[in-house]
Amino acid sequence: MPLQFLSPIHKASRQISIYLERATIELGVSPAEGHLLSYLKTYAPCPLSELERVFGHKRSTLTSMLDRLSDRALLTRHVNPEDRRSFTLELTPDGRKLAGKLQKLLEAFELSVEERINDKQLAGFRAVMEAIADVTDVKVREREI
Amino acid sequence: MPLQFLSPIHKASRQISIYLERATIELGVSPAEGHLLSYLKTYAPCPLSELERVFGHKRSTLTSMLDRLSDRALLTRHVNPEDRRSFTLELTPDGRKLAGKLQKLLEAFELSVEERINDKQLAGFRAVMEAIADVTDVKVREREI
DNA sequence: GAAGGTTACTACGATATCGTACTATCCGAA
DNA sequence: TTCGGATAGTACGATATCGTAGTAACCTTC
Repeated sequence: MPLQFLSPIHKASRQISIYLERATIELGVSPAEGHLLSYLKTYAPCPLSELERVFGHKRSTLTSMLDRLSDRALLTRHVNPEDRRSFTLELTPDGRKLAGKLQKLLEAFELSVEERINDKQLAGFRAVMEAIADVTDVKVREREI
Repeated sequence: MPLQFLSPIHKASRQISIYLERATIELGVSPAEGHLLSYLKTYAPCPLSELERVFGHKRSTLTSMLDRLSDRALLTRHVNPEDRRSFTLELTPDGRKLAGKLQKLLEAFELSVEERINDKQLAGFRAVMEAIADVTDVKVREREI
């Protein structure tokens, strides 16, 4: 019995990560780091806990990742005056520049896919994504524009 | 600018892995191990190199994973008489039993999604998957039934 | 039937991720 | 106001993944 949803999504995820890895490595960051930076490009300032919900990395893993990125002066941590348990993440100018390049890549990718898809097909795709959210009943924090 | 393909796929992948993790942990294996076992349930005997192409884990990582699974007597390695550089992987009865349970879970998941999706929507979903394959131009070995 | 190149896998040290225990802060209720 | 519980993040040892270098077998081509 073929898995007509799980297999294609697994396959597409793999294809996307291989595709993006080529680009991020060229820019000197791992795919995970690149993903983080381009998220921050749009959503900074935000706390670590938000990254946990969005990306699914463990907190201690994120601490390490953020340490590495701030060692390389791509981002900074600032105490959050509204909640002194947490800090907020900000991109440095270097980080913003790198994230900008990454985001251009992502948008170019999106555009290429979009060109091949019509409205009806897009609606079908969304319906499947919706159904998966329903069936898994997993709430993932997502801050789409 | 919203990422109308990348974000939903990332989100769905996260939801699926969280959903399946609950189940695999209950059966005493990690999600990655479970994925491997249920693949072998259908496609064994197969060599390590095939798992590399399908799952994207590095060879040395797969060596470790297979070591762990064979330590737990869930699978065995046999020299491949047709190519003595390689071996073929087989599930043990225990492994097959576990993989069977996992596969039932996957099929139940698929069915639940399927119920919520009509033919037109499915076609749209497939078109998007197809477009992603085209744009990434990444060939991932896939042995769908 | 040897040489050179490729493919299949493993060994092992380097790195990243994870789990758990900890500190500090916030918040609601007594 | 303070007590208990929840939340935010870090430290650190355990585990997993990775990269590289190595061995063995295959497969031409000469």
